[in-house]
Amino acid sequence: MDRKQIPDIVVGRLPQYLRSLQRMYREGRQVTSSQELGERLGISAAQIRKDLSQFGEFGKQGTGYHIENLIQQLRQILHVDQEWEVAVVGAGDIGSAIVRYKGFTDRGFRVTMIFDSDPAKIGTQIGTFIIQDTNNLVEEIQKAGICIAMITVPAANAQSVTEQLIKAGVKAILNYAPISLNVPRGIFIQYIDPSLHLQRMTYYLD
Amino acid sequence: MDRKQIPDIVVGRLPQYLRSLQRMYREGRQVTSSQELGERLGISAAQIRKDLSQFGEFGKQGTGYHIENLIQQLRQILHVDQEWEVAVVGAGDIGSAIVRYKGFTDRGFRVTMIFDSDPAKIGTQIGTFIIQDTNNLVEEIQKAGICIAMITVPAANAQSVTEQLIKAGVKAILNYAPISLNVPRGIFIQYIDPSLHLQRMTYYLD
DNA sequence: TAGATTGTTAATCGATTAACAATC
DNA sequence: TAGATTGTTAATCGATTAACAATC
Repeated sequence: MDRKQIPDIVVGRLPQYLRSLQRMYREGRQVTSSQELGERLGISAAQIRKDLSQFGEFGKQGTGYHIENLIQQLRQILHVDQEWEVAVVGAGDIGSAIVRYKGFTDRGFRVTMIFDSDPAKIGTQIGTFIIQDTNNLVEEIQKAGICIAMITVPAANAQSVTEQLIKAGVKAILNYAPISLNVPRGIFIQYIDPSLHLQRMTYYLD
Repeated sequence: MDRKQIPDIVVGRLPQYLRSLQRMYREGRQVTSSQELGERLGISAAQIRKDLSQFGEFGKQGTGYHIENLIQQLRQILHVDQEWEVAVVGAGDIGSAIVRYKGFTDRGFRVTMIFDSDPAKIGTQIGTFIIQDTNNLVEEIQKAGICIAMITVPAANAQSVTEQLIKAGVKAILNYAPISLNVPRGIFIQYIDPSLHLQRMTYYLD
């Protein structure tokens, strides 16, 4: 029993901290405080200090946190001190946009494969990628040893794609299909559904 | 003090319930239970009953919930028993994909405007939409009375776009730019940043 | 030194779960 | 009636905040 159990809600805030710190770093800043970081993110300073203290003592009393150092620490903690290869399943508008997306650079990810089941798309190119047949998904992902995938197929196909991905050894899935997926323990899922996000706000509108 | 204060975390689950119920409805189902819904979503049955009971008594002992009725109730609660017009700012890959996205249908939203600041894009078409000049954003959004916008511009421009949107009367923003936005009270924001979602999972991978 | 800010503890606050009477 | 499932209460569990000694 070495590793302390970190609440998932804490883990969820770390990438936000990292993103803000990387921004500060690009702005040429050297040092920040829990208070400043908290103001940028809308999170209390106490919360940030408590979250970070779960992993070590990264700050200095009277001074705050050295930005470059804290970035390195967080990258290690989140395992993005490496570049993960990512497979995209579904070469529609969203899948294509993801393949072209520049925002994974320096954040730990690189899309390296895209699949579709439409014969009209298979073999054609998106940027520098050739769209591969979903029928070869398990084999290709396994061969490449890829652990992370994004699903951008229609809702009706998402569960079966998920099962194939798991068979191929994928452990983490970011799902853009508007449906809840069923996965065994040990497989991690995150969801992006813009309608869901919007509905969460319309509750407060009239 | 009439309206009970509902925790935001509860509000956040309602759209998930709605989405699952709409799926069941399309599958031809008439009735469900908190237990079944919970299994589909990975949420405890007690939680679902408690959440729903904040808004009324929608179920029947021994039977469960009438799906069609509960859908209507949730649509009213979330204010998606209407269709909200949505403006998109940024006509890059993501903005274009959103404009073409079919997934807003029956969920309460319809994209009706798209803006960009690139002279090469302004005036050209995406599907049936003509890309408008961001310089006219405030005027056009105000004129149309639009309350909801999505931001898909580069991070460097996102804060200034946000300020223009607020000036135009927008109250709810879904932000795809990988940056925390500063907004006054009364403006609602949701974030979509795939890197953030992925980093939340890589913590658990090794 | 004086001022600032951390890491941490204890107190508070809020969310989830278990359990069950009510009732369809 | 017997079985199932709700709505709700009380108990448990977990997360956030306030406060402050330590110390740079």
